[in-house]
Formats: sequence, C-alpha cells, structure tokens
Amino acid sequence: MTAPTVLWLRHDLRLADNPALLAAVDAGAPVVVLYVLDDVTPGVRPLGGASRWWLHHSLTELGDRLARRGGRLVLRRGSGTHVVHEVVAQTGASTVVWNRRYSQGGRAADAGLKESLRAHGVHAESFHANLLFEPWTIQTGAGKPYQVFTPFWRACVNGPPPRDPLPAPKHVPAPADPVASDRLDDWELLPTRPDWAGGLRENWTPGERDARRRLEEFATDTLAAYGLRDEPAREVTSRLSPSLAFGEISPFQIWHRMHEALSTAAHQQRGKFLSEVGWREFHHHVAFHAEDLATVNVRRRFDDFGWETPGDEELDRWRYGRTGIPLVDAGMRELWHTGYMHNRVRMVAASFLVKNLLVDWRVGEQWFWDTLVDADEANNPGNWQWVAGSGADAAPYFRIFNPRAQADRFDRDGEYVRRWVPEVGTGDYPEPMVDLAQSRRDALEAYEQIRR
DNA sequence: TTCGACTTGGT
DNA sequence: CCAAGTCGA
Repeated sequence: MTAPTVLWLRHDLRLADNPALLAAVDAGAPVVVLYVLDDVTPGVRPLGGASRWWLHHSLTELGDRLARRGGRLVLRRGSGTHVVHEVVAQTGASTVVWNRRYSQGGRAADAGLKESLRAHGVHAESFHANLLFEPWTIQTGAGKPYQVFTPFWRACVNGPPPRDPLPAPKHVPAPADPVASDRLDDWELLPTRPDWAGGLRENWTPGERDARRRLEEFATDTLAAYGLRDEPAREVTSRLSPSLAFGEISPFQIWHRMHEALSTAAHQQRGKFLSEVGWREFHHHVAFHAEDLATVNVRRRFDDFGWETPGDEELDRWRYGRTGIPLVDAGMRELWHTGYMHNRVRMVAASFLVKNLLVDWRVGEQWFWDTLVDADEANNPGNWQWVAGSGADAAPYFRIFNPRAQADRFDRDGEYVRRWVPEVGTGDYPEPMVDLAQSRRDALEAYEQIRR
C-alpha cells in the first residue's frame, strides 16, 4: 500500500491547468481530492450567498468530472488546517499539495499548515496556479510593490511570459479505502424559503466545462466587438469572472487562448481584454501588500472621513433598485436577479452609494460580496476602494459619476434600463431619492475635508 | 530631484 | 473649461 497524497482544493476547482493536481497524480500514489467549506478560519472570508449557490454547482460538476477519471471528491467542513491534519491522520497520507492563495488570512493559514505538516513528517508543497504573476515577483525599480496600475501591468507584460497551461490528468487514482465525505446537500449551499436562485439558474452554468465553453465563445465570436464593452445592453464581455473567482478556469488558459488564432478584429481587442485580466492581477498584488483590503483604506487619510449612517429603508432602496435613478436601479436589479452586474454599471451604482449618498464603501462592498457570483477577495474591495477614492490608483476625488450622463453615454437608447426597469417613465417608478446636483456638491465638500 | 504620466468625468 | 495629487523612472 502506497501512502496517498492529499490535494487540497480551494480557489482552483478545475482539472486542467492545475499544477497541484498534476503533481499529486505524477507522484504515483492514490490521491485524496479534498474540498473544505471553511467558515471559521480567521481572515478567510466566508462566501456570500450567491457564491455559495455557485460553489454547490461547481463542486457537483467537479465531482462528476473527477469520477469519470477514477477519482473521488472528498467534502469536509470546518477549519481547513484542522481538516487537512485530520484527513492526513485518517488516510496515512505522506504528502499534501495545494495551489497558492494570496489573501492575508489564507496565506497565514497555509504557512502555519505547511510548518505543522512538516513537523509531523508530512511533505507539503504549494504551487503557482491562480495568478499570472505572483505578487512578490513584480516590483518597482526601487524594489517596492506597485500602487499604480499602468506601470504595474507594463512591468508584468514586459517580463518573462506566463507559462503554457498544463493538461488535465487522464486518470486520478482514488484510495482503495473510501475516505469519509460530507454530503454536499447537507451543506445547504442552495437557497430555500425563499429560493431566490431562479435568475442565477437562468443565466449561469457553473463548472469547468462551461467556463471553457465561455472562453472559446468569447475568443471566436465576441472579442471582435469588445470595443463596445462599456455599453451594458450589449453582451460583449467574457462573463468569465465567476469562473476565475472559483478557479474553474485559470488566467494562464485565458492568456494562452488570447495568443492563439484570432480574427483580425479580435486581435485588435486582445490587449484591452488582457488588461482587464491585468486589473485582477493588480488588485491581488495590492491586496497582498495591503493590511486588509476589505476593511482598511489603502489611503489611510480616509480613516477620518465622515460617512453618513444610512437607515435600512434608504439602504434598501439602493440594494433592491428603487433609488429613482434608472441606471443605478437597473444595475442593482440585474445584480439581485442574476448575481452579476455589468462593469460600467457597477462603477455607476457604487459611485452613487459612496458619493451621492455618502455611505461608507464597506457597506456597498459587503452587499456585493453577498450577491455577486464573482465576488473575489481582492477584486471586490479593490474596486470599491477605487470608486471611493480610498484605494490604489484611485480616481481624483472631484470625479463624481453622474448616472444620468453615464446613461446618455453608454445606454443612449435606454435598452439596458428598460430591460431591468420596465416601469421607468410611468407613475409606478419612484422619484429620485436624492438630488444629483446637490448631493454632488455635498460630496465635493466632504471630500474637500480629506485633502487636508 | 525632476518631470512626465495618469482606466473608466462633469458642467 | 474645470478639477490635484502622486507615482515611478
């Protein structure tokens, strides 16, 4: 009997381009493929509601794919560190492998685990899988982390190119004795009473297989029209963000596909699309070096900002799309219904909360965390801080989106707004909850205080 | 130290 | 036309 290898999966729910999986299989021993639902480890953020829905289906699909290759997915709940030790003890595993995660809490837990495993004589190894450029490898000339996107991405692109994606193993040998696993249904990741996931089901198919399909469709059909990406009524974005968040697809696979055959028109848009992938890299870079991106202002000067404290009723108008500002409401309803919001509209809806209502960006960030299927520990707070002006490479304070002007520019014929707010222009649609011109002036005044 | 450059804007 | 600040080389 060979001692098995434990593969601990986290944000890498895929078989292709999975270095830790490949290493586990190549070791020649049976592989215990483990996923841990961890709501308890300090600094590891529990998934929000929409993400839990996605996770359920992604794990189901992964389990099926694994089974077709002879493997078996083992599910456990609790502290990741504790569970891994438990599984090692139960199986007599000699090796544990995983792909690196980059959040503060995740790194701390993994470093501690590596140390304690080695102290128990268990070999532990981590792999580079989920970012094109690991955060500590990109530095300014002065050896410091970047705080501005453009030079950061230039440094990435001008350095050694990302490796080619790795193949999926054809066979994943499971241990002869089955390892105890939770039943996925018992985790109750799907909503009941009420089941609010109907819009999610209509719009998404979680899992590696559909992620690959979306990438291929984007590369062959959609990328050529990516120049229209700012218009929310068009469907010209990749919609890969939730799959990237769960690691159903890797940035290496995306990068590589963008360097394969593309039409001339698509080729012209490639750099723009890859720079959006670059923003994901940038936010992870910033988060790696920041204190805690989801709670602490990158620009500490904002710590004294006098945010308003909104009532539940006011906040609910924003959350559920009843602000009386059509583009904001359209976006918030798209989010509530589908677990997703077009990027341009995210900026407008976030700007409205932070600048027109002067609500702390953390309040909006938490709502997005709970409702987005692509909620990401670095991207979500990083983008909210960017909008608020407290973040890295943030817009100047006096840049305040006007949601009406944004609608005129990017939804000129009102198609997107009508799709989500059909009653717009009728007596059923609410009056604006705030005067845009006055609240803009108030915001400029409030932000003026920060400058001192 | 200097200096060019800087995702996404508004009136 | 307006509106700074600061990053990075």
